[in-house]
Amino acid sequence: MSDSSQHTKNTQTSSLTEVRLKKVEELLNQGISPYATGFSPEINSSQFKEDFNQIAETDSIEDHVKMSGRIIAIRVLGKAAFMRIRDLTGDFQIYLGRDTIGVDNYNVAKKLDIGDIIGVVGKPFKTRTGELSVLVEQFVLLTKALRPLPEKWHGLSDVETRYRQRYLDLIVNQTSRDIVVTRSKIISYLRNFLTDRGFLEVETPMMQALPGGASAKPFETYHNALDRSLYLRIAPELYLKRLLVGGFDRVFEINRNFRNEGISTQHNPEFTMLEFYEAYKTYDDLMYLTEEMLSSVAREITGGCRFLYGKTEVDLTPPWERMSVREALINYKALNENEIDDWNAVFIKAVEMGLKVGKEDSLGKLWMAVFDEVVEEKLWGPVFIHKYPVDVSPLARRNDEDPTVTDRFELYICGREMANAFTELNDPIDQRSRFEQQVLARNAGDEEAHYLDEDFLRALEYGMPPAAGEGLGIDRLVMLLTNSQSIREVILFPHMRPEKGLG
RNA sequence: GGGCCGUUAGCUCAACUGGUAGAGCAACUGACUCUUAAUCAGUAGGUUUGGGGUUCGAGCCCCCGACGGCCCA
Repeated sequence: MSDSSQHTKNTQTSSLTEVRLKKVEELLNQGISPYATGFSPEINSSQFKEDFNQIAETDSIEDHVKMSGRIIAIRVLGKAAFMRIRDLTGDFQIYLGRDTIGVDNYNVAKKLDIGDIIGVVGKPFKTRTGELSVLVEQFVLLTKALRPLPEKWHGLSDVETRYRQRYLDLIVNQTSRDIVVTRSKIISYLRNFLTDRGFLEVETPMMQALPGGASAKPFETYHNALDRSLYLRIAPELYLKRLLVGGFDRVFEINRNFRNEGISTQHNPEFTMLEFYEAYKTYDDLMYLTEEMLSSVAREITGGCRFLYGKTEVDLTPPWERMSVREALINYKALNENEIDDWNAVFIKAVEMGLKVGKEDSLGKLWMAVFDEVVEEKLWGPVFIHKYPVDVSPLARRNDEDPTVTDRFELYICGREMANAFTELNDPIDQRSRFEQQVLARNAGDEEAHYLDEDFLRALEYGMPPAAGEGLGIDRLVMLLTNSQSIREVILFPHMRPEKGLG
């Protein structure tokens, strides 16, 4: 139908594509498939170099190699041609000589375009300039590219196109491919780190009837058969704690959370979180565990504990600094000792800073507003900020000495919150009253206040062992270890507004 | 949500104060059997993000919208 061809044209009407479609037709007329199958390479680019880089220019090698990849450059010199081929592990060069492959095949080869994927069989040899190459004896076109690749020298640099057409970004930009690989290594390192210590990986609901475990606005969706609203989870916390009740003393989950808030270089609506819980431990134990986990993953990925983020060095060598919220507020001159416990004084200060605070806000909430404004960005860290006010920590255990604060810390690195952890509140009576406070806050207009989760309370009433739990933002960790300034660099397909002309 | 900046050929970028929209690469035709940003000769390629306005005349000035980037909340 004209409808579908119309749609294709909308994405790009280009004479370059027309030319390539014509080549496809010509190949088909010669009985050559532009999308052949059944060719399986036996060696990749990096292995090829490892195995044959020692050969001398004059050597006559009898080995044959079978390789494949995407053509990224073509240099035709009359009756011979060089092509640069890219596979996952790198680039290699092939040489096509008319004398070697025959006139007919050579004419087919001349129809190849940059962007096509081909398979080759041939002998390793060294060119006069000493580059290890494949002297092609047979080749097969595996995939014809209908669209041209970006320019060979400047490549693709437009950020919008890089994110929208990530496949293209990955073909062209080595850095983008590196980040994908590094991210995967980081996640599997963390997974092994935890499973080696007896943690069990689990999966808990992404769709929840009651969104809980964090202060955030959820996405809402709808289940037709049940005729009811469901929410995409904002955190797995309350389910992972149910597993502690169920007897699993060490559990973790690496999965997506969804928060319905603004998009920025630090925030994507869906992001990946590691949450782990360990029974019979405290938040203090988790500080040591976190130091070990992050310093060792940094060593694994960057080769050491010291590396650059932006232009400034970060040093993750343990031990890390520890400072209470109260100390941080005073040390960074956000509030002084005389005013810090005086609600009126703190309120006035917050208003003077232009912060969005209300008369109904608790002292703890005011503290954190001031903290976020003044202190957070200065915490290059790594530093554990601990003892958060109880009213902003509805799921954390109260501190034994000071019941107005909790046994909780957040880890700051490079001015950003990297992890949030606490000794879990397992007293069902205290938990119920904390939830009730949250309900009051919600009724007073706080859209991010927690809901009261009756089943979670019932679980606690059966008894949850004393435990500590932590959430660690994977995207931010990957940003740190890949020196990326935007979260969109470390998420393969970051959220974008719809592109016009693409339906 | 607010402010600033940007969007020009497939890609990377030019276009002075408003006066016929250009280059490199990619593509096409031809030459060339060791190139590697190959080279040489030639050709073609544009709804300047969309819409409206001002003007004899708009890529450029004004208004509205789309998308993106940066900063702020």
